[in-house]
Parts: sequence; C-alpha cells; structure tokens
Amino acid sequence: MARLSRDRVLRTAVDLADRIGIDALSMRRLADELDVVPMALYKHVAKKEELLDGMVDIVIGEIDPPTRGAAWKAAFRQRILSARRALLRHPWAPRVLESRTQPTPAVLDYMDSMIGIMRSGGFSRDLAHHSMHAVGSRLMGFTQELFDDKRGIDPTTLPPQVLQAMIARYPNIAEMAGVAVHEEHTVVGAGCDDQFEFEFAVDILLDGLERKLAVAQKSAAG
Amino acid sequence: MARLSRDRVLRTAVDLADRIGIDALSMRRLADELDVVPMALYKHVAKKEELLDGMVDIVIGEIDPPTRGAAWKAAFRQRILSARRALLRHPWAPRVLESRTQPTPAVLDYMDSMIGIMRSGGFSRDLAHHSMHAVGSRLMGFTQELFDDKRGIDPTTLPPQVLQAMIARYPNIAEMAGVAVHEEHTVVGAGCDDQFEFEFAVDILLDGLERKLAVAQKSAAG
DNA sequence: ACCTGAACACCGTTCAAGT
DNA sequence: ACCTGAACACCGTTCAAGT
Repeated sequence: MARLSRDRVLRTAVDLADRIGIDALSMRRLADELDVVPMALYKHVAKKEELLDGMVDIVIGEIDPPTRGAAWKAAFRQRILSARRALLRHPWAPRVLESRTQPTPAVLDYMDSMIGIMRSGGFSRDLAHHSMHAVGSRLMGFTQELFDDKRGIDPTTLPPQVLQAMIARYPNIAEMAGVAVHEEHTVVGAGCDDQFEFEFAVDILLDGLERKLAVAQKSAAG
Repeated sequence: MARLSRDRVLRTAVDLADRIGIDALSMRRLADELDVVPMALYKHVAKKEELLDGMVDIVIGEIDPPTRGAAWKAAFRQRILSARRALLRHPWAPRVLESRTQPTPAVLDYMDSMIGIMRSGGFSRDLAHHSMHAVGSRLMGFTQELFDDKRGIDPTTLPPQVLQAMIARYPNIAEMAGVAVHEEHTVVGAGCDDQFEFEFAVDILLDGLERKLAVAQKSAAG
C-alpha cells in the first residue's frame, strides 16, 4: 500500500465519488477505501471542504487549454465543450462546484482565461462581465436543469391510467416529451439529446453576444 | 400554541430557513421551533425530503399566474421575473430546488404552463423543448452562477500586497471587476447589479428564441 | 513530536415500550 | 390505537491519552 499523500487522497476521493456517488463519500468511507484511520486524512486536508475543493481542481485540470490563434467565439465554444466533457466524466462535479463558497485558484485561472479570450476578441470590460453572467454555469460545462429527463419519471413504467391522468393534467409537458396514448398503445417519444440541448443554448448565447459585440463596435467606430 | 398541521410545519420550515439558513434547518431544530418532540413532525411529513418538497411548493406558489392576453415573449418574461422575485425572498430555494430528484406537482404545473405560453405563441413542440432547456434554471428565476460576486472575496478587505498579487495572477478578472491599484490608492469598482445581469441573459435567450421562431415560421410558410 | 482511539455534538429515522 | 423516549447507525471534527 502506497504512502498516503494529499494527491493520493484527492485522486482516490474523485474515483470513489465517481463510483459510489457524492452523497456516500464521507471522510470515514474515504479513509476505509485508503485502509487508513479517518483521522489520518486530516494530515492532508484540513477539513472536508478542502477535500471537495481539491476534487474540483482535479476536474478543472481535465479541461483542455484554450486553442491558440482561434477567433474568440470558436475558442470560447471549444473550451466550454471541453469543460462539459470533463464534467460528464464526474457526475457529482456540478453539485460540488456549486456548493463551493470560495472559488479555488484553478477555477479563477480558468475564468480569467475565458475573460481573456473575450477581451482579445474585442469585448469591452462591461460586455465581458455581462457575458460571463449570461453564460453562467455553462462556462463549466453544465446547465442548471430543472427538467432533467433522466431524473424524471420514465413514462413507460407507469400504469396506463396514471399516464393518462398525467397527460390530462400536464398536456404541454406530455406533448413536448412526445408522450401520447392512443386507445390501447402507449407511444413514448425518443427522449432527449443532452449534448444537443447544451449546444443549442450555448449557441443562442454566443450568437447573441456576437450581435451585442457588433453593435458596440459599430457605435464605437461611428 | 396552535395544533400541529402539515401546513404549519411547512410554513414554519420556510420561515426558519429564511432566518437561519438551509444548512441549519434540521428536523430536530424545526421541532424545537414548534415546541414539539422531533418525532411529532413525522406525522405530517414522511421524511425530510417530503418537507423540502413542501417548502419548494410554497415558493412556487408565490409565482404570479401568467398574464392573460399578453404575447408569448412578454408573458414568458414577466413570469420568469416573478419567479425571480419569489426566489429572492428565500435565498435557500435555488439550492433546495436543484436537490429535488422528482419534480413536485406544483413544479410540473408551472412548467406545463410555461410550455403552454410558448406553444400558444407558435413554438413547435421541438422548439419549445429546446427553449425550456436553454432557459434552464432561469425559468425558476435563478442562474447557476459560478462567479457570484457576493460570495466572492471583497477586495477592500485584502491586504494591498495580496490584492496586487491577485491582480497580477488574474488580470482579466480584476479588470472586469473594476479593481485596480494606483500607486497607493486602491480603486474598487461599483460591484454588480444581479437583476441587470439576470435580465441581460434572459433577454439574450428570449431574443434568440424569437429569431429561431421567426425562421421556423418563415420556412413553414414558404 | 507524532499518531490515533475515544469522545463530542450533531444528524435522520426506527422501534419498542409506555399509556 | 396513539404517542414518544431511547436507540441506531451514521456524520465531521476535537482532544487527550498513549507511544
């Protein structure tokens, strides 16, 4: 068994969270995994918060560096999609990220670099600021979804009467989800392509920002 | 002291969370507040999750009904801003909302109604679907922010050398935040208007969706 | 000086004993 | 049948006792 180190503690925590989920990741469970008494962890992380910060930084470290020489929009888009790929590897990451009260240096580096891409592309300080807020959590590759189809109810598992009742009460949701009941057959839509939805939203935002940038540059030139 | 009831349990929980924060809201603390033994709560809510669901529904209940007769964009926008006002009254609500694994009927009612607004405005089923994902958590009046200025570090409280080091390391963040150090004076920007940032993002999305709708309707007509 | 078992102050929830 | 105190199985973290 390798000697304990901060790095080994953090990497094991990431792997363990990938495997058992973030709710089940306790200091005690992590210590078990490392064949160590719980208190031994406290030599490498001061508190659990510091452990979570370290785990976030590992995920951030998986984001590709910015593409050199690309136009702002392409560079920004590629980086966001890379962040998304990193996040998808660690399903717990969005929840942990949003629970941090202080951004870590790695998060600040990433944000600074993203603002830099916009500034180099001609964004004013204010427009860059608004843009960061507009993009929000998508900057890190995730959307705060309220209608997560995966977490929702699978209509195929519902008794027909219940499904019928839901369609009656939520006709627009049902129609949107492509759920319909024909006499005796239940037709269920094809579900939802998360990657498509993510890019749809990112592109609306980037197109909108491009338009704002053009307006700002025109009025500055005129 | 009034008799315990599900409604009184839920309303007290909302008030208590507003006051002491969601992390401090435990079943035991809530029972204390109601001058009741912890187990008494379990007659009105089966588990803590059900308590949280009930609290969410109270917040959802504070969202104004849709404006009758308004065009889709105005109706949608007004409702989102109303949701935001409700959320702002209960700072814990976004975090609780996003932790729910199943949407409650009240959330489904709200979403169904929002989809209905779009469908009546001419959105196809697919465009309405993409739009819901694009708007994401903003539908409920909040943005998943990564750069929450309020939770961040207040630059005025930092020692000058630390501030200088941060500006050197994160020049774009510093510039965006309007932080600058002049010889001996430290100038700090005016901060950030959350309401403005929220509406900026909402309007980019709504404008983008309006454009997609127009394209779809033109190609359908042609 | 270092390491760690026991303990502390909490959780949500179960369950059996009491009325 | 109803109510509830004690208990269970956990937490993160402190601290003092042991080496």
